[in-house]
Amino acid sequence: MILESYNNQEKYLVSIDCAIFGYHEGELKLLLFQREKEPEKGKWSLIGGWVNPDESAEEAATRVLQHLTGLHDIFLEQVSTFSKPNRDPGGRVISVVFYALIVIDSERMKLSSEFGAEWWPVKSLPTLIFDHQQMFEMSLERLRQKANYHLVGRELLPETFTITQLRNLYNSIFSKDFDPGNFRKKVLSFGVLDRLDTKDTSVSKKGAFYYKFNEQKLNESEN
Amino acid sequence: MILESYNNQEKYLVSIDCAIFGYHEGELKLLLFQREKEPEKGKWSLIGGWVNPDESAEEAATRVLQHLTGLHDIFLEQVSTFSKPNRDPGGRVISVVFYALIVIDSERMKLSSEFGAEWWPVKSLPTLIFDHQQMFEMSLERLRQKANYHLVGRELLPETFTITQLRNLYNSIFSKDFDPGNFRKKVLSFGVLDRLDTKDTSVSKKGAFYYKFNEQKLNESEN
DNA sequence: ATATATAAAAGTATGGGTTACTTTTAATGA
DNA sequence: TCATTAAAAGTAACCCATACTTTTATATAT
Repeated sequence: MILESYNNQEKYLVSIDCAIFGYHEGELKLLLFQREKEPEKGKWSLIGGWVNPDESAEEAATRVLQHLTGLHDIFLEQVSTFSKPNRDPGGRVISVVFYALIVIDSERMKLSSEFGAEWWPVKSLPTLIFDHQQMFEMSLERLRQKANYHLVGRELLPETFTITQLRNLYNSIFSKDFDPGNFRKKVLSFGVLDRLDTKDTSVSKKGAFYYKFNEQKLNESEN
Repeated sequence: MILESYNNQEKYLVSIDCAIFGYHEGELKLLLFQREKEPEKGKWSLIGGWVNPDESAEEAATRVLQHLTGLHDIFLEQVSTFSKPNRDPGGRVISVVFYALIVIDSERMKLSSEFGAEWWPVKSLPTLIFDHQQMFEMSLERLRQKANYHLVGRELLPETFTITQLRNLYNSIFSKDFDPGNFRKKVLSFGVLDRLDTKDTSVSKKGAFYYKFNEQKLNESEN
């Protein structure tokens, strides 16, 4: 910024909103809050928070997520900034939107509900406040772009998983059914999965090998 | 945002910065300002401006661009928001970054220089202030992504152009040499170019047909 | 013990699209 | 008329996604 002076300029509230995706019971889910006060009391919203004076928007999002989930090192990516003057009836608020990917386990379920948050299947979300529906849609689009070029399983699945579980995750992200054989070939061609010696026999009588991400190969392939 | 009250929250200055790309003399160029006051007086920066109370960041960027170029309907896309607490030594400023594509003609050259702006080849930029180098790099990356899926010639070339000119534009965007035959095939397969009856004979003795974008087919293919 | 059922896992065939390269064409001017 | 130039068209090889088929391993039923 260079044209005019820093004084005499209006300042605005700056917040972050976060589309938190998780994978649970074979479905892609989104973590939502029910709003406890007016305006729009009772309606659902993405998880949000203010940007404090000593932190960037990324740091604010990380702080809010840690507080809510207890997790460190959450995968987080900036999506877009929403800044229409009247997007929030409570005042002029400019919101930087992120999406995050979370492995949902029982601990996570408990913590979320303590805060009054609930996991909703992305296929059947409730009505969201303000421009949060658009925020969600842009976030899902970004997640799909990400999943096209990188395996997103590590962020959404337990440490070990079968190719079929990974495929089901992708099915729910893209709302379509990938061909089992082709998906396996494609996924293994990334060269970042290690096959374990153990099998999951709960679904098939033959049993499906468990896999896990090889962190080293993952890092090499990132860039 | 839902957790805490709107009061008692710190507010911040919000600006936009814009990486304005143009194409001139066979080179991809970036429009830069020389800073006229401290801090960092004399150094170069992207084009920026404040977000006013009655406008969104997109509207602010559009206003700044119109003022600088005299053009309406400039192609503009949000890149990212930069929000580190100390990114601007003059105060806490959160900046929403955009990139824009401009056809450079003599009128545009004149207007820019009236404002003290200069077109720099992206291959040899001067040192930029603050985090503007990173803003530029992210913007160029976005432009490349865009150019992969859409022909960006209409925003950067004169109304009529040869395939070779379009290829040279792409060469300079991606810093590599595309194969002439393959580039032609690929570009025409988009089905959005109309061949004119006139030829450019200044380069080749055979002469290269001029083309122009077919707006209707362009709109159909956008989504 | 043998057969059956199941889904994983491996294999195959096709077509589209990219890439590297070659040939032809049109116009100029020596 | 012929050599020159770059546009324009053509060709062959290869990669990769897709649709589909076959084989394999093993728990369960007979």
